Amino acid sequence: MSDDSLWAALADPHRRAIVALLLERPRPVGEIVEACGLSQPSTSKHLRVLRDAGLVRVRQDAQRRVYALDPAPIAELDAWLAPYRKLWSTSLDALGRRLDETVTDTAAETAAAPGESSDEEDADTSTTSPKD
Amino acid sequence: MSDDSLWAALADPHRRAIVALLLERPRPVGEIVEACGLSQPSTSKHLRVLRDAGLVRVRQDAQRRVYALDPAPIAELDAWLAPYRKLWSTSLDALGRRLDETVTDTAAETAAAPGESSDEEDADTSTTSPKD
DNA sequence: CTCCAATATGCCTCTGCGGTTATATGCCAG
DNA sequence: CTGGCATATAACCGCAGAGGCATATTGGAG
Repeated sequence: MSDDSLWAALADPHRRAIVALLLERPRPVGEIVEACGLSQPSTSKHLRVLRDAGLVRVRQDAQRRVYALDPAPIAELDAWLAPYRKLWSTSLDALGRRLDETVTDTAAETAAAPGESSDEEDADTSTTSPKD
Repeated sequence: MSDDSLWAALADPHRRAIVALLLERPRPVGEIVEACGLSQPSTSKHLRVLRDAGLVRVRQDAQRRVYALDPAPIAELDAWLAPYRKLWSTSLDALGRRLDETVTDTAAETAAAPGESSDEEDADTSTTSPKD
């Protein structure tokens, strides 16, 4: 499935930033404008795209419009990458070893020890937080 | 980190189709061209984008170039939506109640609301909040 | 060496997206 | 009713991206 509008909406880094903002708590537009440093109309357009993709919902509070995150589409994303998840659970270590061997940027003597590196501190693929 | 090129690469439905194709098994370019119904140069450009995003790698076999999927960036995606995953897995009902309270554009069927007005969202910073 | 097959790359066009400025709409206060 | 605030929309511009055609490049066959 993987709705095209969902991917298109999340393709923009500003919109991902907005989604990350709304992950913490619902916010009115003015707060979002101030946070992502864009002009108000531009932010409003981004919010419209997110709304059309179903990623956010609006609650009208007087003149303010409070946007809140709707996790359902992101669950769709999760469902999309479900088939891929088994890939890195099975063969990621072997492949990661190859990649780690390829990179070897400023490592001291990591390459000298074949297959006994028990605690590697890089482990970058898990500590990522949705921040732009 | 949520690399922009990764999202940009997956934003295109053709490229997602290619990724899905390579999920089954590695394939040479000709096969991908035939599968996604585009011209060969266009497909080659898409493959270049996927390559630059690190999503695929190439193995040269005579004149053929066999493309294979690299699951690591998709793992990055998984890490990105990790903070959101708890939204629909743990507090789905509570959040759903809040969403039910929100007024959407199509306020057709959500007319009858029982008497309750104390609306003050509780900030849940207990999660791994993606700081700005 | 020459030819062919497979793929990548260079132009060109065109559509769409993101941004800005100006304006419309809606809601509350006075 | 009128003014002001908060937000959405419209009109417009610039640019990046996606598609096609023609061509360069590379590796193998004869």
